[in-house]
Amino acid sequence: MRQNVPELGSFIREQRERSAMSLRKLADRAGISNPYLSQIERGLRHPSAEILKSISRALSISAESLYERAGLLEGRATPDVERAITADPTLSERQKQALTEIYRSFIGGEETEA
Amino acid sequence: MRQNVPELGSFIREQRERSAMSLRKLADRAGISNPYLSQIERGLRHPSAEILKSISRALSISAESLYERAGLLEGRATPDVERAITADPTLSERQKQALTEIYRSFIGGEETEA
DNA sequence: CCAAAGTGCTTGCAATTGCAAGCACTTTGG
DNA sequence: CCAAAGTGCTTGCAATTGCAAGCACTTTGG
Repeated sequence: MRQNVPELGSFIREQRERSAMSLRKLADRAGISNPYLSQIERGLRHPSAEILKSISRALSISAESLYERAGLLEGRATPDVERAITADPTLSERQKQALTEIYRSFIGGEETEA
Repeated sequence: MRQNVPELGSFIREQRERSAMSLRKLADRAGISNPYLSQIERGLRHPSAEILKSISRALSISAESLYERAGLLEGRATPDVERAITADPTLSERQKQALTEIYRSFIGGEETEA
């Protein structure tokens, strides 16, 4: 399995750190060995899609986001928050606007810790 | 990699026969060995996602259709807002929490039209 | 201070993937 | 009829995946 290895591995590490999880914690949650997770993050191995799926679950991100970085899926972005907001029939226009703006400030600007 | 093996293999064979291709022809088109394709169709091996991708290309079907049968992807429901937020890799845990709470307050309370 | 716990990594190995070489059969065409 | 081509499968093996055992270091807490 060929992958854009540096990107996949570093992405997984970033997500892990963002979740404030140790490598062992994530490995346990994903049900894989921690040495193997370490190797994956450092780009030394090319994990199978099943492993990627387990990791995505443990990180609470979509499997697709990892599959894409692994070159297994194309163009299919992670379900878009903005699109979901727009499509949600329980939100008013105002609420949609407000949520969208908050979302954009989160992804676009500094992380604002409240 | 665990798969619903009989379904995946037989599905690939059906698609191949539907395309009136010999096993060797499809294997050549997919860039894999024909013995291996034979084993896959008969459920003797559990091919990687990369192999499935190559086969899907050669069969002119979507990679997703094979990934789903292999258990790598799940039925693509319409993503709702909470799920989209959770799955978004660009958001920190804090931001996810904040957005989710705002969303919940919007759908849970009265619509406030100004 | 120091033992225990936590953290990430090294290394050897069993199991698995995917392939090359080749087999047995069937079909084609001269 | 029979050689050549086509078809799908068997089998042994090199390369790779994923793991267990363990190491070196850092942090914690009594």
